[in-house]
Amino acid sequence: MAKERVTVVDIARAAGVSKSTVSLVLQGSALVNEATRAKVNVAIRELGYVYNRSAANLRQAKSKIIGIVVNDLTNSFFAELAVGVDAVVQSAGFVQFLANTSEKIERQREVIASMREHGVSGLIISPARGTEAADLAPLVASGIPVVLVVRDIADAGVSSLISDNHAGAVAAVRHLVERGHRRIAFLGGFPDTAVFEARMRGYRDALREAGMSTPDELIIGSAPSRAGGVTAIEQAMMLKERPTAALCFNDAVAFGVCDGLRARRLEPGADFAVIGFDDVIEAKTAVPALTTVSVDPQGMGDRAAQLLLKQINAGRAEPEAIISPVRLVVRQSCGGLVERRVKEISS
Amino acid sequence: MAKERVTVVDIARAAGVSKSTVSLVLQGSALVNEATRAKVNVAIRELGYVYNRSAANLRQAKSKIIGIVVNDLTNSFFAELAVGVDAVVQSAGFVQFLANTSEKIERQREVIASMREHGVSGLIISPARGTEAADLAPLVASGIPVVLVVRDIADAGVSSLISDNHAGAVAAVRHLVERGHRRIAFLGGFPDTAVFEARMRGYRDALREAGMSTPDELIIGSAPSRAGGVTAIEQAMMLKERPTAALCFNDAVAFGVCDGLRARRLEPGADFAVIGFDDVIEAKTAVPALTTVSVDPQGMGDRAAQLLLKQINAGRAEPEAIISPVRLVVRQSCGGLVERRVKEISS
DNA sequence: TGACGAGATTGGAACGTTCCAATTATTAAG
DNA sequence: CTTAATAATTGGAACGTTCCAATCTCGTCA
Repeated sequence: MAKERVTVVDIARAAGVSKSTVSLVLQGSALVNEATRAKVNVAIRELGYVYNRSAANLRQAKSKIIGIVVNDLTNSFFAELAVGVDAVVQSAGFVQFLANTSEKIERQREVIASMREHGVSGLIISPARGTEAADLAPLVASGIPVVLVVRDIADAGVSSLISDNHAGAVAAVRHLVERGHRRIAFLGGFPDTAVFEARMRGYRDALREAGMSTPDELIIGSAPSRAGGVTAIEQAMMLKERPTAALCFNDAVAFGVCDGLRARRLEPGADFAVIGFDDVIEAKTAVPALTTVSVDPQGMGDRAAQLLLKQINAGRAEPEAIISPVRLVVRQSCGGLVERRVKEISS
Repeated sequence: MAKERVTVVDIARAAGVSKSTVSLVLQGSALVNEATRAKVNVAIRELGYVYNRSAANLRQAKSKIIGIVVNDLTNSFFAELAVGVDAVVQSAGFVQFLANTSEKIERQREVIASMREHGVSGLIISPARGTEAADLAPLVASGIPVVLVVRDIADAGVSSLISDNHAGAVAAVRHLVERGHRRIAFLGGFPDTAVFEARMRGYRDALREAGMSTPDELIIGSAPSRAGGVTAIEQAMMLKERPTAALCFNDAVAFGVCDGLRARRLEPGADFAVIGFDDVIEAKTAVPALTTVSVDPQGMGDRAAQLLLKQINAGRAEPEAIISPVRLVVRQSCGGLVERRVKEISS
C-alpha cells in the first residue's frame, strides 16, 4: 500500500486554515495565534505528517546539513572526531553526511562533489594524504564554509583547526630527557605529511635544546598504524646503538611499538620508554597506560563543528587558523612511575 | 560576492537547447544526440554548474540518500561496520547520513525523524539498547526499507542481519574444552541484551554438551568495553576457584581482560586462555594476537548495504532475517600455539 | 463615527528539477 | 511525392515548501 504523501495543504485543510499558516507554525513563528497553533499541531500528529526538507531547502538556500569527510574512519582518532562533530551539529538541529575517503584523493573528490549537490551548508574535512589547495578551489569559490581539521593545506584560503604538533613533541621529548634518556627515537608515520613534519621538527628542536644530536637513523617512518609500529620498533632494535625510548607518531604506532617490545621480551615502561600522540580512548586503559600527547579528538571535533556553525551563521567569515593546545599526559609507558603503578594495582 | 546559482536553464541558454534536453543529458538518456550532448557538457563545465538534488528529488521521490544509525561509533566494531556500508553505498551512487546515538533512545528517535525529513530511501540501524518494535513502527509504516544490524528486534517486521552468536560461542567454548580447560568464564557485556543472551546461551550449551556445569559465578557482566573487561577479570580472579580461561563478550572486553591479567603478572595465552568476539582490526596485530570469533564488521556492513539496496530497488520487499555465519579464528591468546608463536617471531 | 494600527491570516509566485505530451526534423517505405 | 515511422527536441505542469504583499478582523482613539 503505497501511501500518499501528506503535505502542508492536507494538514491545512484538516485544520481549517491556509497552508501559509501551517508553514508559519512549522517554523515556530510568533505571528500565529495560540489556538490555531494548537489546532494545526493536532492535525500534524493525526495525519502523520513528515516535513519535506528537500522542498523547503529548494525554496530557501539554507540546508541544515553539514558534511564531514575523513581520511580513515577505521582509525579511532577519526571515529572519535566524527562523534564530537556529530554531537554539536546534531544539537544545533543539523544532520551530518559522513564519508570516508580511505586516503584516496579520487574518492574525496567524488564525495565532496556529491555533498555539494546535496546542498550542504558547510564542510569539515580531514583531507586525504596529498590533497592540494587546487583540489579545494572550486569548493571554496562557491562560498561554502570549510573547516580543515588535523591536516592543514597551505594557501587553501579556508579555516583550519590543527593541534599544536610541534609543542606536543617538544614536551614529550623534554620529558624523556629529564628522565635521563639519551638515545631517543622517533617512530612511525609517513614522512611526506605536514603532521609528521611538525612532530618531527618538535622532536629535533627539543633534542637540540638539550644539546643532543639527532642522528637520522633514529627517525624511522612507517604506516601510521599498529602494524606500522611493530615494524618500526623492529627496525630500531636492529641498530648497533639501540634507543632506550621513543616518541611515536601516534597512539596506534605506540601500541604497535609496545607489541613489538613484548615480542622481544621487553616490557614497555620498565625496559623502554614509549610516548604516543593523540590520546585515543584506549590510551588510558591499556597496560601499561600510555603516556601520550593529548589531542582530545572528540573535543577537536566539537570545536571544529562550533567554528563551522559560526561561519555558517555569519555568512561570509574570514578564514581562521586555530592551533589547538595540547598537553602531555604522563602515564605508565614512559617509566619512572613504576612504583606508583604497582601500588595502585595491589591496593 | 554571493554568486548566483547556475541552473539548468542557464546552461540550456548557453548551449542553445531547452532545459528539457539538458535534463536528459544529465540523466544520461540515450535519446539525445551525441553532438548536443557534447555541447551541453561543455556548457556545464564552463559555467561550473552543480546539480541540485533537492530540486530533483522534490519532483521524483527517489533520493539517493541512505541513513545509517549506530549506537556507538567510538567502538571500532561499529566504525568498521560504517566503513563497510559506506563503500558499497557510495559506489552505488548513494551518499550516507551517519548518526551516532550513544545508546540513547531519545537521540535515536530524533535522528530517525530527521532522516525521514531528509527523504532517505532506506535505513540501516544498529539499534540503541532497549529499542522496541514500537519505536520503529511509524518508520516501517511509511514503507521505507529498513535493515537492522547486529541487534535484532522481535516483531519489528523489518529485515535483519545478525551474526550467528550462538554458534560462535559454542565453537569458542568447544575449543577451550579441547585444550583441557575445565573452569571457563564468560566475561563482559550487558546481560539485558539479545546479543549477550545468545552468546551466553551458546557458552552454556557447549559446556553442557561437554558434561560440565555452568556455575553462575563464572558469568560476569560489565560494560562491553576495554575498561569493562578489566573489572570483569578482576572480579573473576577474586573467586576461590579461579577460572583458567574465558570467553569474552567482545574483543574490547577481551583486550581489557588481557590488560587485567598482565596487571596481575599473568601472561594472556600462556597463563590464561582468552577468546574474544567480533574480530576487530586490532585483534590480529595485538600481542598476543587475539583468538576470536570472526564477525567481520566491514563485511557485515557490506552485506547490510547490499540487502538494503536490493530492497530499495525492489520497491516493497519481504523482510528477510539473515544470520551471518561466523568462524573461530585461532590465534595466540588461547594458548596451545605458544611454540609456533615463538618460532614465528624468532625467524 | 470614522480612521488607524496591530494582530492574524492568506493567496499566489517562486525555487530547480523531472516528466508527459506534443512538436519538429529526418529517414524509410510505398 | 506522400505517408509512416523513427529520432530528437521542447514547452509547460508539477513536486512541497517559503516568502511577500495583500487582506481581514478587531479594538482604540480622536
